[in-house]
Amino acid sequence: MTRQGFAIGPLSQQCGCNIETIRYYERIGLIPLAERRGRYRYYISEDADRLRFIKRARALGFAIEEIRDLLRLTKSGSDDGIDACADAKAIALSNLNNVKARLDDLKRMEAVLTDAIGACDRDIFQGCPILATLSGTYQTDEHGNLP
Amino acid sequence: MTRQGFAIGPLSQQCGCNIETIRYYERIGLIPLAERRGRYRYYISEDADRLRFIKRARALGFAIEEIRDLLRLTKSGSDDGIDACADAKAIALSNLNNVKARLDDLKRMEAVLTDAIGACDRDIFQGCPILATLSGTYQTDEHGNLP
DNA sequence: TGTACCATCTGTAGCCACTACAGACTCAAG
DNA sequence: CTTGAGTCTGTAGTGGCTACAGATGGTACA
Repeated sequence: MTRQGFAIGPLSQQCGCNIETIRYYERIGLIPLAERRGRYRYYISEDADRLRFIKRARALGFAIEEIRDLLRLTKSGSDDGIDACADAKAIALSNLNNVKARLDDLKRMEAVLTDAIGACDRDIFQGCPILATLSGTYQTDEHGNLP
Repeated sequence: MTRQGFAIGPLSQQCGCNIETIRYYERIGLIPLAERRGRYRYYISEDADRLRFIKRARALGFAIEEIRDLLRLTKSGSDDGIDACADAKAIALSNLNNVKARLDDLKRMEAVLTDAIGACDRDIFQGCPILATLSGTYQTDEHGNLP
């Protein structure tokens, strides 16, 4: 009769995190030190839950330190429910702003690239519109900066 | 009478790159080894041009290795103009695809975050919609995955 | 019981594109 | 001659993993 719990391989399957990543999360203290039997780590389903939480948070762009804070909030007592939600919201808003800023950057990049490649196709420009864009002789303001 | 050329500080001002970044670019061979007088590096305006090229390319999301290739293309003879343009276009397209993929990711993140924060404001959900989203009990498919 | 084989272990180094020092040196102005 | 700003080299750190090498551990089958 096997004792309950599963090794890191099955855990990795369950939560969709790389084995190396799980060990990395343990090393930086994002997940608690796993129970050991001999040298091997053993886990229970709550560990998989926690890692799925982390994985979803990473997929939404939260930084590790933000996730650390969010995880703490999930463990605060029910009395602190409203505070925890307010804190979670603040972290989420900060991340959303970050995501929006990155979106704006990428949209600008996309526009300039699409334009340059389009000019390439339409053969509008003397010489290469892409190299011209990068050289600042095309699609740049009076200081040679991109939009 | 001072010899022509300027030191790394003025170069940094002219091209908008950090001094440490310029030295880093030299170290990795993205820009040629600067002429030295004693220990100091000295530059001419073409060096500033090259760095501005690099800066604009970085701002458009090109990777260092792509920029290395693009820089080579700007130096190919006029015979190779059409080839160079085709090569530049291929590099730009690959980068554009990369940018678009990152855009898609970020748009998805933005949508989920905005939704969760909105639910928070509208107090629709029992408990915290943000923590629920991350726990997979809200806004996830039957496997607990985010959209 | 042996053995083959996979899983897991630790520890370290690499990735990208910088950025941030420490501590030494250089140079020009006053 | 001093002062202060500029520059130098070399190394280490950032974030979030990922990829090894080489050593153990556990298990299935002969």
